[in-house]
Amino acid sequence: MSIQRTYTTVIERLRDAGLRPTRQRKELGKLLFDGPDRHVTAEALHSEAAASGIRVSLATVYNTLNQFTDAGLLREIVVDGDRAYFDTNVSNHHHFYHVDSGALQDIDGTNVVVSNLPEAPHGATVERIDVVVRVSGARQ
Amino acid sequence: MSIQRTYTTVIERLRDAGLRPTRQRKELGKLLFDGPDRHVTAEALHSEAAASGIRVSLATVYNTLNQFTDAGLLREIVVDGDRAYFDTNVSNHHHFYHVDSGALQDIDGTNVVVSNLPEAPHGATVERIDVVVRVSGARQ
DNA sequence: TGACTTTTTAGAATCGTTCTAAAAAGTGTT
DNA sequence: AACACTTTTTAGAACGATTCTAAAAAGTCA
Repeated sequence: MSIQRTYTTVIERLRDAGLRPTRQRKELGKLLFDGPDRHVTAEALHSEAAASGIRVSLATVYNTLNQFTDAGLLREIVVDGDRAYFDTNVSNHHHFYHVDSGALQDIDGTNVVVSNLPEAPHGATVERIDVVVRVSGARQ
Repeated sequence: MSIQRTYTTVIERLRDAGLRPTRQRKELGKLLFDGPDRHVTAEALHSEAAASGIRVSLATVYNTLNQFTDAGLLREIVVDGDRAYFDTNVSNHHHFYHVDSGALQDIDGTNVVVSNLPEAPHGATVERIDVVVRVSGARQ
């Protein structure tokens, strides 16, 4: 029952995004969107899927993460050149980045204000302002 | 004369950083630190060196950029998972990032304030706060 | 079900970056 | 200047995250 309901929700999300609800997209979507917000890498999601008994190739995990991002279901975070992080929280927010562990932690963006920024270069449109607070020395 | 003076400056910088003033480090240092602040990638600096008649391998360019960064002579900027950018401006500042062209532009950091950030996670030390304003649609 | 389009997949390819281990260069001492 | 010693440079291999390829599988719709 609850599985059915959840699945329906994911299917709707996919349909709204113009993505066919394939088995892989539904199952990965369920992992990603069922439960609290999270940050994943492609490898981590692939391992998690495998551990949950979901059969999906790494290429499909990459494709799916990119498609979800293009559709606005995920947001890509750049904090480290080594790997791409995807965030299920697509609302206005920023991040703590633990440089030692690679862990990310959300900072709610509703109260954060970046003031005294100069105007955007002539002709340019601001797409997004990312604030990354790099911290070290704490676990998680 | 002026060349000699410049070289001396680079040599001092290298010595202060605990780096032996090898031919490659002096020449790359001259390209990087002579003149206004700039943003480079390893490939771009390697090409520029070649164009200036400087014989240096790509591996050495990478090594040198990393050593300069560790020594505080450069700062690494993460805006894009595809390549690493190095900034000769190591003072407090932020960036406009032109997503179309990959170009970076400095934003002086003396007036920029990020307010209402939550406290750093318990036990963590803030290393740095990076603000990246992603813009599109303008050339430059 | 059939006809058609999209998606998935394994494995190859790509590309920025790092590693390796051997040659070259820098340093301090005689 | 030559020596002994350490560090650096180098070409090319290796690496790792990500994308590409083109063939098989699955989804869609009449």
